[in-house]
Amino acid sequence: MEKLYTIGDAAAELGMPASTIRFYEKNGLIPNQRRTSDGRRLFDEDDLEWMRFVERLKVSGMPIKEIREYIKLYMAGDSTIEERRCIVRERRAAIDAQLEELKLARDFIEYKCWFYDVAAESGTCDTPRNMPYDELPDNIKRIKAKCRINRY
Amino acid sequence: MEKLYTIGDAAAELGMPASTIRFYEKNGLIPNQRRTSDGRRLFDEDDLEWMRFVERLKVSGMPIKEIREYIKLYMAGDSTIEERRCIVRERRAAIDAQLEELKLARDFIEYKCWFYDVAAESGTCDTPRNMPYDELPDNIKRIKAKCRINRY
DNA sequence: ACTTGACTTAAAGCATGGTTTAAGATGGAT
DNA sequence: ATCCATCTTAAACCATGCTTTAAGTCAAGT
Repeated sequence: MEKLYTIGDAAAELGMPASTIRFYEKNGLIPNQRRTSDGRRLFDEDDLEWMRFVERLKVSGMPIKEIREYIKLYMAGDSTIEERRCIVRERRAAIDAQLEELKLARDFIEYKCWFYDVAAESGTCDTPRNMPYDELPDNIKRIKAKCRINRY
Repeated sequence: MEKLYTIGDAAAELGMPASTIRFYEKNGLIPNQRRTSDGRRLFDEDDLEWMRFVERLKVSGMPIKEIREYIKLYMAGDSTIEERRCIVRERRAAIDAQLEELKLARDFIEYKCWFYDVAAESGTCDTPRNMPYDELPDNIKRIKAKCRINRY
C-alpha cells in the first residue's frame, strides 16, 4: 500500500535534479536507501520527508559534512539523543544569527530603494544624498542611524 | 584632515582578511581605489562605507559579477539611476524570499529542538514521535501542520 | 528483434569565492 | 646597516556543492 517513487519521481516531487539526489546519497545524506532487485533506487514518503529535512538544514547553512554526521548519529539510535539535541540547538542559533544579518541587509537595501526612488524622480543622486535629516521619511531616518549610512 | 587606512587597517576595521580586500579590488568591487606614490592601497571612510555596502549585497546572495555590474553603473553617473533602481528592487525581493525560506527552516528546527527535548527527558525518540496531537504544545502543533512533518 | 527512455556507475568537470605562495619593495626602529 | 613588519604582484591552490560525461543495464512498447 506504501507509495514508492523512482529517482525521477522523487526529483520531480522535491524539485531538484536526479543528479543531486544521487550526489546526496553518495555523500551519506540519505539513510537506509532502498533499491529494486536490479539496483534502482526506491523512495518512500519517509525518505522524501527526510530529504525535505535535509533541505532545511542546508538552507540554514549547515555543510554537507555535518549533515552526514547528524545522520550517522540518527542511525545509531537513542543513545545519541543528547548529541543530536546539541546539534539542532546550534543550528537554531545559527539560523537566528543569519536572520539578524539578513534583516540588517534588508534595511540597508530598503534605504537604497528609497534613495533611487528619490533620485529617479529628481533625475540626480544629489537629491537624496543631500536631503536634510528632518525631511527624510521616518523609516529612512531609523535605517540611516542603525546602519551607519553617511555618504551613499 | 581625512583619516586614511592602509589595507591592514581597513581589514581590521571591516573584520576580513587583507587578501579578501585585494581579491575584491581585483574583481572590480571597489571603485576609484587610491594608492600611495609607491603603490600601496589607501582607504578613506567612504571606501569603508562602500565595502560595508558590498558586504550587505553579498549577504543578500548577490554574486560578485552582479555587484561589479552595479558598480560600473554607479561610476557611470546619474544616467544609470533607473537601472540601479531596478537592481536594488530585485535585491530587496530576493532578500524577502530568503527571509521567508529561513523562517520556515527556523520553524522546522524549532520542532526538532522540541523533539529532542522530549526525547532526552524520556530517553527515547518514541516519546515525541508517538505523542498524540492534542498533547503537543501549541507552537509545535502549528509548526507540524505548516511544515508537513509526519514521521520524524 | 529493436528502439526508447529511465535508470546505473565512476570519474571528470565546473562555478564560486576566496586563500596561499613566492618573490620582491619599502619604510621605520634598533 | 640591517632587521622586521607591512605592503606589492601574479599565479597557483583549495573547498564546496553540485553537474556532466561516458559507458552500460534493463523493461516496456511497436
